[in-house]
Amino acid sequence: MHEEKSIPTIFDIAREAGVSRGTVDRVIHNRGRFSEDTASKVHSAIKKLGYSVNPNAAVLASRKKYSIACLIPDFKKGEYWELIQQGLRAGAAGARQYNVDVKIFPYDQTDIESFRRCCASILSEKPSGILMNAVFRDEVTKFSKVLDGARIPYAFIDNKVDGLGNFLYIGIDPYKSGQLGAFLLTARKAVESILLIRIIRDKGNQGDPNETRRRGFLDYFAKELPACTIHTVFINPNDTGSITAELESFFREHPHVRHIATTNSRIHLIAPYLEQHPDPERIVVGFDDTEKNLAALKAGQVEYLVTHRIHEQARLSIEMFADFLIRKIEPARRNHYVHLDILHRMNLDDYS
Amino acid sequence: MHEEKSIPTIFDIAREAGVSRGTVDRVIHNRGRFSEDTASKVHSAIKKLGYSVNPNAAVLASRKKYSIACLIPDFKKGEYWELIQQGLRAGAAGARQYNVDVKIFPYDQTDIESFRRCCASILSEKPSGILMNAVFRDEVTKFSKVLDGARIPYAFIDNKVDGLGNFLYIGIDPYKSGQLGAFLLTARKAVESILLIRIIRDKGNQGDPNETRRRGFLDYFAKELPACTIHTVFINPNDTGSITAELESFFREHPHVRHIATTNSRIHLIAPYLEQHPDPERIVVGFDDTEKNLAALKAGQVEYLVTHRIHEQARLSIEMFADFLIRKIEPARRNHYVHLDILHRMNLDDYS
DNA sequence: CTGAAAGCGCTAACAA
DNA sequence: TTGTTAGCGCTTTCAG
Repeated sequence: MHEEKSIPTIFDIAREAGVSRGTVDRVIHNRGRFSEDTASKVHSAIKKLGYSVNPNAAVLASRKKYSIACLIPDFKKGEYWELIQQGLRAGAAGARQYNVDVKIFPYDQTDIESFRRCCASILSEKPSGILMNAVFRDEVTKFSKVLDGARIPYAFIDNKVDGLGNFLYIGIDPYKSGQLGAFLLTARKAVESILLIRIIRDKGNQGDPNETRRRGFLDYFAKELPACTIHTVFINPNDTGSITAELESFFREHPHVRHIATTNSRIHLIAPYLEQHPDPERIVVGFDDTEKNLAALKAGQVEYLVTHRIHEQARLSIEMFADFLIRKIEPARRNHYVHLDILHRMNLDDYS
Repeated sequence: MHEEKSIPTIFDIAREAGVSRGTVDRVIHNRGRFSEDTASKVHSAIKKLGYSVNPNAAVLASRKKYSIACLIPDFKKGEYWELIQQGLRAGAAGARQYNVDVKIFPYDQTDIESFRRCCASILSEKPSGILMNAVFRDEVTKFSKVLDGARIPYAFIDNKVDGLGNFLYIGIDPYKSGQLGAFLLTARKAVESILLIRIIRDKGNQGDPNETRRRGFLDYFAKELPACTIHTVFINPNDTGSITAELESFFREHPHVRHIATTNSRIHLIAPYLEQHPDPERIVVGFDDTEKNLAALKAGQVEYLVTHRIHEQARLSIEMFADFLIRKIEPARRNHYVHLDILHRMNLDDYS
């Protein structure tokens, strides 16, 4: 016969437990300065009345400031990390309401010194937390030790170093993405040979940032299509003119290869060649929905793009970090693997 | 040389414009009872100081209540509409913070009278808005006229009747989903014949709720594979025992048909047959990631599932409706078509 | 048409 | 260890 199930407030809890509001606040947020006895009284009152804090009031009353420093690669327009940055900004806009400030520290992916400088300047700002990626693995590992010591929480986005003290990784499972790309390229057909496009930068022993993905890709062939020949062509992204020539020379020698893929995010680099040499039987698979890749997908030069909600992943990482900071809510999973989207020109229109 | 860009409050605007906070509030929210003159003073102060209302404080102070009535089909566990309901509940949890109450009115999809009863009881509760789907098209059209008259805003989720006064439709583009299903089934191969599974209920002239999707599916074949024969088998979902027999009889006659699809959400109904008659060459395509469909996908009986973030779509519909009610924010697009996901056992693990 | 003032539910400083 | 109290920024009466 309750007329109104009006939402209980902290005041109701205080009365039910026979203490003051201040005390209730302390036990709820575990701020210390209360006895075990009152704590249990408060907790049972909370349970009885089905209370939960009103986040609007909590935020309004709290003047505590938080800050998240984002240590991520700098980029040129249209590159992968631009999408991440946009997502981080969207997250920042949301987090702002909760007194959390998000600041981006971009470093040069090709310059380890610039990474070190960023680490130092972040440290000097004493942020509440740090979101970063792990291109420079050794450097990142070192930095993580410093953060562990300083008790500054940190999370990884997009890629990580296993075994560190991060409370969250958010990104794809790169190995699986490689496997999926390999599947889409061949789709259960007995393909005899494929061409894998690689970036010349990754040729030496410097290590390829997409090494795990490539391993997934190659393992799929080793297991499912062991007879398939895998050709490799290295291209130079900084000399686009040479790419077409490179490919023309390859295909003169191997005219029967009709399945092409790359395991980095730059399949668009070969779009000009594909456009000049159309072949309705060809299948091309790439990764990540950057602007130029999408254009190649739409134009029909690329058949499938394996990607994920890059923007959303970045936005979510800020949201989860803010929750962790403010409400001490640990992420449900420490490794938050995001879903891999299969993009084709038939399901492209409403992807954003 | 500003030390702190501390966020301006309504108080700052009041002072800048030389009026009281109450007046500022009235002009911001257009609640009337102010002169043109003060309004312009306030507006320029807002612009000058870069003010925007603090939503936390606004919600906290406002005691206005809103309610959204959801008029959607009832369901059995594991069915499509269960996912929608769960999403609506998630949205409700979020909206609760903004004083908006979400109430679900389930009706029986097979009983038009139950739909009418729901409409009546919704009307008697005078909700702030109504979210519904459009299984009974004529009935929905009639209801919409009543709502137009009563000035109660309404939105459609999952399917709609075009030309009504709804401010939002959120859901897939069914025609495109059919086309995508057809593409995945054949994947550019010259398939000679396929089997389309249909529900016996939809056989007569009662109209199939997935008619548009089926049209997209069939149009794809008409255009891309005009030589392909399309066989149809009607099955009875309420008599699962008969399904296997039905299919066995079909395949005795047509042993070469290896491509099977349905355009409704019940591809799982044929999973038992597929399991008993394995064929590594077979390709099966269905729609919607209900529990049972996912199981069939995982088990390898189904190759692709065309689906979308059903839960998220429902959650978002509540969020957008709440924004419309509280902040009078019109959705960016009146037809909010959601992305079509391609699900395969290779990208299944992190989809949720 | 406008201003003053009492809250909304919670936090945090201060007193006890 | 606990209670009291002054706000947080905004909405909403209620007088003028």
